[in-house]
Amino acid sequence: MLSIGEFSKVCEVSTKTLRYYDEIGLIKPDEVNNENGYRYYSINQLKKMLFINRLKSYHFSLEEIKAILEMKDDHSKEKLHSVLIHKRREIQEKINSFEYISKQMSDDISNLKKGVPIMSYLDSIEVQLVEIEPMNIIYIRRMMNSDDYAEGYGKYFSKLYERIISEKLTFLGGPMTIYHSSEYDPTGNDTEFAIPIEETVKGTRNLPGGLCAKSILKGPYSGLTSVYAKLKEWIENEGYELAGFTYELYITDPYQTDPENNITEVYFPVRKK
Amino acid sequence: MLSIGEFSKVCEVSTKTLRYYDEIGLIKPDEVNNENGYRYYSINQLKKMLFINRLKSYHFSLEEIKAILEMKDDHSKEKLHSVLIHKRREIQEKINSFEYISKQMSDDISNLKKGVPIMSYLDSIEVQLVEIEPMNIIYIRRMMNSDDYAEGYGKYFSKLYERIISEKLTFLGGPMTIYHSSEYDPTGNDTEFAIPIEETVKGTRNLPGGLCAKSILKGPYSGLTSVYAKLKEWIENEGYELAGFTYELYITDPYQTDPENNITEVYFPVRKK
DNA sequence: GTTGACTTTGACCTTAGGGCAAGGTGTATA
DNA sequence: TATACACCTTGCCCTAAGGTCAAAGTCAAC
Repeated sequence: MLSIGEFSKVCEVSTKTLRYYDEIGLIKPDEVNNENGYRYYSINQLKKMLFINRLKSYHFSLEEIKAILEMKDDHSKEKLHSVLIHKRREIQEKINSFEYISKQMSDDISNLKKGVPIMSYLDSIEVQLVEIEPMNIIYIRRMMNSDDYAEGYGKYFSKLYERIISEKLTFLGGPMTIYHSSEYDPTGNDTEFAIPIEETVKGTRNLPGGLCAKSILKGPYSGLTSVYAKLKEWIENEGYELAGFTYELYITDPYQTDPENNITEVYFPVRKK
Repeated sequence: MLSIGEFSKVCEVSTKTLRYYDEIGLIKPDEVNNENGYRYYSINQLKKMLFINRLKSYHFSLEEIKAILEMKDDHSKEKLHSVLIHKRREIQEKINSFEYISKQMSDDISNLKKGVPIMSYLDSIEVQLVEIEPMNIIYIRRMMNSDDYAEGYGKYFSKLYERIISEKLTFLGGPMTIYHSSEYDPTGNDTEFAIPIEETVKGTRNLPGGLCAKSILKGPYSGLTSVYAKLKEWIENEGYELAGFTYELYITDPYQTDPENNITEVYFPVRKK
């Protein structure tokens, strides 16, 4: 039997951590002296602790590790295998995202070297004032969180296209999303997926027309926030105010287009103050 | 002026986050109505908020972001440039570490597919009982935390080698580290860097010999914990007990050797119980 | 005047432990 | 045997970056 200090040293885990793992039931000492409460770990527990360390190094959370340790023996090998594969995919996604970040930083760094301020691209976003005709749209409205976005985009627009085709409707424009939330909520925003069509059937509504401030974004959707900010700024500066829900028109199909060449139009309905 | 909800929507930041940023002084609303406490943000603050978002996407902490925002204009561009370069290096290190993890997971996954249990490598670590002669060692003793290890290794052994050469001492063996801490502490462990030499001069001491349990590790240092566990297990099972401080002998030079081919000997001084 | 939408503060929760304090225990040495 | 000192215990508060309620105040529209 090893005292908590000895066990700590052999496993390279602090005693505080061992007490914490005891508390959350991840690994409990094989024996606890019930006079003084001293914890004693058995030699057999070394292997378990090393296994925990390995899973930790793979960025499993303690909760996930606990679930892995509690797996029944019948299918534990297959489950461990699939859980490892899944985690490896997560790690790979992190690598991809970090690589993207690194690339973006390199762009900023080279701009900075040329003397171009980092946020100056904002000044080159152009805004026009346009008059939009009212439209009849077929729609699906959902709470969408930013993670589900890519998935939802495909899912809901496919549904709409399916309806258009199966009911032989006539579409008059590309897909669009209309934003109804009054503030940004990371857990979900009230989003309407819509396509303008000719016929008035169930699940369609009128989208009022009118004056709009409009900007065109060329590039990945991550640039949308900047376009929103620019439009808001323009509206204030020119003495307009918001008069409806903002919406986006997807000119290119993101599944067929390289992110760098994506084209998105952003509309803010406005009126003179 | 924009209410917190409008500002939230334009910047895609939750109102809770905006209140938190106000609290920590990262970005305070341009105007606060002092009757009802309502926060109002100006259009000019949009750019600042977008800049904060960008820095967040680069994994700067809010504290770092605050420091960047507070930089004086005189050298802000150069400083921003250097701080970006530094962060990019950090990101690159994360990518490297994730790639290493991914490779290790792939090893485990392929072992599992072959039916080999993940921790079974432990069973193939061999332990021998050896008699060690006392040694005279020249040493430096420090509290070392595991992050500084690689650096400390180079630094302290170079110091010792310099002394050996400048004082024309005779060395009798490779570099070693002796571990004096009684438990593992992530903030630092009492570590002695030593080299056996012939002469008894200032800064040398006697390292007592005697019976030792010994294992040889082939591969990266991350495998040491397993070797420690195995040695501890062996000692218990064979009816011995620890009789001194454990130490490691570095047979290969990690700066000249591929991690996979590193050889390290681990010694646990023991006596019969 | 009344909804309903919007805003305020405040208290508690999250991960994976670290730090510190007060007090109990084990053992080696004088 | 007394004592020093290393070791162990529990308990409380702290971290970063907000999220999740709740209770209460406020605004604009009808």
